[in-house]
Amino acid sequence: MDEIAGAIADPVRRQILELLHQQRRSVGEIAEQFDISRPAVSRHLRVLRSSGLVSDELVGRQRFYMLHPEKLTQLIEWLARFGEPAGWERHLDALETEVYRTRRDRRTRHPSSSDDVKENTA
Amino acid sequence: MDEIAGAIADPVRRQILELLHQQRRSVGEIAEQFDISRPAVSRHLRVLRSSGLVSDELVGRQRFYMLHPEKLTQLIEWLARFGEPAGWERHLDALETEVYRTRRDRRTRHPSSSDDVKENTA
DNA sequence: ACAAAGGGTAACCAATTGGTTACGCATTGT
DNA sequence: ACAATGCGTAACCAATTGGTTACCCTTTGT
Repeated sequence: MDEIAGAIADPVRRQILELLHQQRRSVGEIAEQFDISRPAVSRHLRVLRSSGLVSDELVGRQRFYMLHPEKLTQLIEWLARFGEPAGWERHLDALETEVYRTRRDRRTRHPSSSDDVKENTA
Repeated sequence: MDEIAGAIADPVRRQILELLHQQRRSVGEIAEQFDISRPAVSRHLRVLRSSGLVSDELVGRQRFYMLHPEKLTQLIEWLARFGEPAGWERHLDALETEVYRTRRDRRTRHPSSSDDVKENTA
């Protein structure tokens, strides 16, 4: 999970993940979106690759990258634990429920949203 | 959100957040858990403070830190979107528009690109 | 056969990060 | 009044990061 958190810490890499969420893309298509040089993009892709968040497939002379969103699950779950009460029994205050309220709102608006994060509806 | 992602990228800071999830703690209590020097802990706390994830309260000569878990919401939401099918981005809410506005800004800023991104779906 | 395109790697560089020790300053205890 | 405690800041240092340009290899197009 260390590598995942580190991979996400960079804004360029986060934007690359968003691009790949829509569809798989070649390196050229990705690099086109940024002001930095293509080798710089190449290294961001290497970081993402070694974190397992993306994989690549060589097609002709192009290399396509695709996202593996499942890799985010562990991090999401770690983060979501902070929305739960700390100890065994602890009363919910406004701060602790904030995260879950927002998620509930979103799910209500999107009937098909995923349920991979466990929830503890009080 | 940049600061949040960066704050979480460090393992020491993640562990500090876990300590503070249970209860508010003084700097001494926190530093006690690590092998690094107290000033090093102090700087990790400064990073967490400037990200808004924690705040501090001076009590006598001790300084207590406490967690603000609701600050994690934006990041959780961003991550959770990758579990949903792509294309829902058109469905606007505050979070999604912010991400897309940033992306559009960056792309508009370099007019050298001949075209929009080509769709090459198989 | 050869030129052009796609993309990774290497070498280098400046800026940032994360650690250290030394120090300062306010609060507490004697 | 003064020593000790709690904790932040400053100065410094090594390692990492993120960018650059130059170069190489493979694939495609003529």
